[in-house]
Amino acid sequence: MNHTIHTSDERDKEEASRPSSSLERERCPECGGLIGHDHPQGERTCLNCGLVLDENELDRGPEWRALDDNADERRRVGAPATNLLHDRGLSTTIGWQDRDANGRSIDSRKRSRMNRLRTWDERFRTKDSRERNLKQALGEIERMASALGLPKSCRETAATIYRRALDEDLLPGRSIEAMATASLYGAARQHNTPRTLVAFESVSRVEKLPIQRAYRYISKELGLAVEPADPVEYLPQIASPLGISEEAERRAHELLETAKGEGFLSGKAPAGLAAAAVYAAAQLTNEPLTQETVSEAANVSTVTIRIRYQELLEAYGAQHNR
DNA sequence: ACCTTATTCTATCGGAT
DNA sequence: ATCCGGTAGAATAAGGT
Repeated sequence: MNHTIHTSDERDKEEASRPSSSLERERCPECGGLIGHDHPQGERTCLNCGLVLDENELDRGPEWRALDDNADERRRVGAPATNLLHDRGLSTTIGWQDRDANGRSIDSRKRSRMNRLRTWDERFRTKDSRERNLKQALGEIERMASALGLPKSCRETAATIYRRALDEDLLPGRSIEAMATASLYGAARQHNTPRTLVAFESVSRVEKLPIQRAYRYISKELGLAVEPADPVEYLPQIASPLGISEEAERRAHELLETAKGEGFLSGKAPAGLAAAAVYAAAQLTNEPLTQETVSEAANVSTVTIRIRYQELLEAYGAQHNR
């Protein structure tokens, strides 16, 4: 987060170089995957590797315009509000230094008074059980997310989910840890950077079962819509590192669309379908591409590719024969 | 809270180009 | 020799009662 106060020339330069917003799909510079646009914070993350691009497209930082006469005092607000801190980072903490506002040290009587104030300040800020609950849960979310390498936007979502669960009184009777893990699990799925339950079990302090239960519970109560991803979304990130022709990629797309029309897609893993489509398309365009290669690029087993690609061709043939 | 179902993965083997 | 197709059994995730 950059809070530096820029000089006016720097600001002009920045505005001049800001790209006009483009609607076409962008590709990740790291892996060639699609860039998602749908995050509330405005981050754009790679759907494949989770790379976060320009984190603060919507800058919640300080505003640049001075609103009063004092031109040097442009900074009117503090750090951006975040859901990751239990008080959203908005509360004030009494400093630890025994100095007054002018930097002079204060006498011992005032000093002990300040100590008492600090004690009460701390008590009030974490005053009820909800706050303490949140504080602990958000700490856990943070810890697990970094252990699993989940992007910051994902942690924000997890924090938001947890807050909603807390607001809806879904927590009594369930462990904080399980709910926190479940929130993160759901958030990871919504951000297209899913991790297996086993992975969460390894970084969480609770077993897999309570996590699963907690997740089912909150996803039902909160209506967390994790819509199954469209296999088409996976196409480019699988196809581009393989260097197949435009023609093949187009046909892979076509195969998926016809299969979708025939209802062959429901319940199947989208990544597997996309991989199969790439392989099938390579066959149709006579490009040398082994199942093994596609399998590695897509992180899908060769078995799955085999089964799916036969179904895709079947669906394609079925439509072609009518 | 337990059980069921659908899907995918690992490992493996035989056949074909 | 490599690639492909099929199979068995375990694991995983989601749903139902």
